[in-house]
Amino acid sequence: MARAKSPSRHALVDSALKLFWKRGYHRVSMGDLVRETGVSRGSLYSDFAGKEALFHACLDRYQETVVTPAFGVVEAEGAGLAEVGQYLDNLLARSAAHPDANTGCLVLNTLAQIIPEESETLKRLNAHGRRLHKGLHQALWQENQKHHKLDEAEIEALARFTLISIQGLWAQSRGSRDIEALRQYCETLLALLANRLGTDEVTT
Amino acid sequence: MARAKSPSRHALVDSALKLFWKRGYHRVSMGDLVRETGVSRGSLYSDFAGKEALFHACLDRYQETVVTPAFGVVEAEGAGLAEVGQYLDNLLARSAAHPDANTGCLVLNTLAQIIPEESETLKRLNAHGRRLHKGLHQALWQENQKHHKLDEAEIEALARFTLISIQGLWAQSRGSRDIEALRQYCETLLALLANRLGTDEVTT
DNA sequence: AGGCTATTGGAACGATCATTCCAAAACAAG
DNA sequence: CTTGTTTTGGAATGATCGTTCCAATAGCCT
Repeated sequence: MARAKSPSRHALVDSALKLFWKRGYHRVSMGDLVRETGVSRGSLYSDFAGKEALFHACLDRYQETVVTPAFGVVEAEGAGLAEVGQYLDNLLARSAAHPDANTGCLVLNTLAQIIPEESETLKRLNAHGRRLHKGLHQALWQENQKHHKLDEAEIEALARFTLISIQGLWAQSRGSRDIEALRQYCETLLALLANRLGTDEVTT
Repeated sequence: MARAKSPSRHALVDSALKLFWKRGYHRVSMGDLVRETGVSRGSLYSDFAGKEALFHACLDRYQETVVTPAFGVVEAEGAGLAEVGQYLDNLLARSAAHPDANTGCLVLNTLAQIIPEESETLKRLNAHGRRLHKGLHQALWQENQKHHKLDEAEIEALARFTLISIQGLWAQSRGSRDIEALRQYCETLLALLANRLGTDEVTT
């Protein structure tokens, strides 16, 4: 029978996630993880096969604790452009809350430094992309029901565009401390989408 | 009098650039650089203060040999939306030419794994962002001269939006092998910009 | 040719890395 | 308390890292 771990497994992964997110996979050592999580070296290696396995657990946990709370509104039944706006607001709020040391998106940060050989990691990053695309597609489709200005192919293209575009926002949010620029971007994106879908005003 | 180096300094930096671009700063060792550039360890350290200095030289060279050839059309006098389209086509051609092992944009890859302490590197990344923004701003302003649909503030916002959006494209181009999706994104972006500026058709 | 300078390849160094291992400590159950 | 199991902290390992150093080599000039 396994004994309860001092910090629960979730808390452990959360600490590791925070480190990986802020500094990137290669800049986090097992020593850092031991210090930050408060879990001994031995226990870390008995719970996870190694550094990479722990990182994969972090990527999975990231989906639960970061993506779902922020993107869930878009994935919800009946969500439309307004909910996409909520998601963007959430993203902006996150940047505003940490004016220094922005972290961007763990998935995108990882994507920028991945090599094709790391297929297990890549699999998770691709799943993230598919998740966002699916949610955006559904929201845009829902919004399009109001005026039926676009056909299915156009919705698909617009969803893809929105996804890639928002990825740029995440990338930008890592380097820049200029929240106002990010906010301006969000407004422009929403206005463009609304215009294309025939919705005059988007209220978040 | 300095003797001519076996591979010229430019060729040396080009080789290093290729490595850094493909694998990322942290995954390239000095041993890799010695092997790939064909320059001895001793010479590398006599030409550059260290790994980071060499990387900075690569970032600078990247501007000359990659950004300028691709983005120059947008920065040229009188460039408009059509030239932005040319830049995007160039980007797509690059992705199509290397269907496997995409490299994305060296600057964005670096941005995704940077920490605030590396100010010298950060300075170069920010300069890159300002360069793209300035070029895009001018091109959009030029295009806006045709119909004067937008005021200065709107042009500024649209330039910022375009910049961030294109950064998303670069990020996406690293992980994805789906050229068609990238192409679709470019068409959508151009169509949205044209629509906002009052230009009906964009011919590249 | 010889003399001078620049470059080379590689050994050596100290630091740090991921991983393994294990005796001691902490705990649960009897 | 005693026994049995789990967790701990840290030492040990072998690999690799960035960097330094230097005798041997190669090229240039007179």
